[in-house]
Amino acid sequence: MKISDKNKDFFALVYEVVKQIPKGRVTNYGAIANYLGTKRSSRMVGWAMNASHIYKEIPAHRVVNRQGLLTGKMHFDYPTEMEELLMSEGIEVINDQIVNFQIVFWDPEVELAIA
DNA sequence: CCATTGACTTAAG
DNA sequence: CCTTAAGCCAATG
Repeated sequence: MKISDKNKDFFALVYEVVKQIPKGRVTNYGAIANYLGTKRSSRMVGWAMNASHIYKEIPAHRVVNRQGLLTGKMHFDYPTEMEELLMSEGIEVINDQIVNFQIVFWDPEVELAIA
């Protein structure tokens, strides 16, 4: 998939990255924004996530803030849905905080290796 | 069109 | 550890 495809909306680009997050791994808003070349616009990534619920198949639960905190849990159907999904993938979550966050962290800029 | 808000991040006090 | 401030930009009223 070519990221240089400018015909797509910023949101669509975010979705494509999020879809590629491996199961059992997570990333943060800033990393995605950085990968898309707009690292200061991490808020837009959050916006994209907010809109992603209409596009199914977007594992928004694998995107947390840079502390590994489930800041967006309240935007799911139920506040506990996010951590339940993460737990079901083998990610340990305690008090809305992902345990071993830096271990399960998935950086698109590294994993997708920008050319 | 202007003001406010927000699933963010970094820096500074 | 806490609070502010600033930068970022789409969406909403």
